[in-house]
Amino acid sequence: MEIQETELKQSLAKAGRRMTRQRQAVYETVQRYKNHPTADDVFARVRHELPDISLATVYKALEALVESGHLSKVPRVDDVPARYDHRRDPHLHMRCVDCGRVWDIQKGAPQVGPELFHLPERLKVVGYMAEIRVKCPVECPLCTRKVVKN
Amino acid sequence: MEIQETELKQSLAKAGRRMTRQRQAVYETVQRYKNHPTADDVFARVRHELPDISLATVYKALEALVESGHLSKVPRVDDVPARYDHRRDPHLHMRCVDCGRVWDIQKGAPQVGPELFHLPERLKVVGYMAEIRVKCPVECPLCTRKVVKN
DNA sequence: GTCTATGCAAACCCTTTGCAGCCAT
DNA sequence: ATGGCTGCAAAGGGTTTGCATAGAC
Repeated sequence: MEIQETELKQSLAKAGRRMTRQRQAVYETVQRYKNHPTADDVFARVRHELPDISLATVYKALEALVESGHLSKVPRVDDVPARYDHRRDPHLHMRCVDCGRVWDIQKGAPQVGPELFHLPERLKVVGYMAEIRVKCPVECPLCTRKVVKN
Repeated sequence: MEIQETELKQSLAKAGRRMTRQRQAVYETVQRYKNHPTADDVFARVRHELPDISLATVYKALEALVESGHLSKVPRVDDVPARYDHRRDPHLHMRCVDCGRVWDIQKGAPQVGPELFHLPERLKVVGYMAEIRVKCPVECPLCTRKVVKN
């Protein structure tokens, strides 16, 4: 569900931020990614279009786009880097413990959210995270290269 | 549910690892902690007993104890450090987004596990993680010192 | 006696930050 | 013209590693 450049610009403005060639390119790159890219993945790909862009700028652009609500972030867990997701609706992820890649969990998954739990009332629930740890099929070419442990 | 020193030694041996004063002390320190300590927390406390222990040794001891099944690890998420848990049964955690501390979710919480999801069959599920993000009560003295944002 | 564990410091990895100059508004 | 943004390089924070020595088995 790609968004018009104008709409992107406007909602960045609402957050006191500006639209730049770099942010536009970062946004489009994440949109085009089939899987959930890391900052490095985005950097590598966006460089074809903007050869002088720096990794720091990619990180800042991703942060701006998450903060203005255009992307969501799958946080870093241990040393597996954060990944970015063009979907904005709440959904869960599965992550390969070998190669670190992340996929959406298909529809059919139950809603799992904080409302399921009986928490002390003085605690304000602000969100939750959940992920299913999987192993890619053995044929997966990425995993055979990057296996961490088995 | 503290374990006898002998049992601890035996199951370390099974994993090809040895029992040392340092590992004994690290184990007991985590057991005595009310809350889920970070490696640094353990280091600070275990130093009273073994003043020459190093942080690297604490990390290695925690790893050995997790690997041999005596402790569980609540992984690092973004820049919030990993925490260690003397409980070994499956249960969920809530984590304060301001101070990073982790608590167990009381009984009464539903079982939320990978069996709830319809996953592609070729993927082997090896586990899952979930945590509820909360904010401590405003009176919490730790949070007022370490607030990250908001 | 063998082989793992320790302690120290340096390295690692992902990510953030400081800053001079640039550019969107 | 103002003030956020860029690119570079350097720092940051949690964690791991390399290595000589100590110590468990």
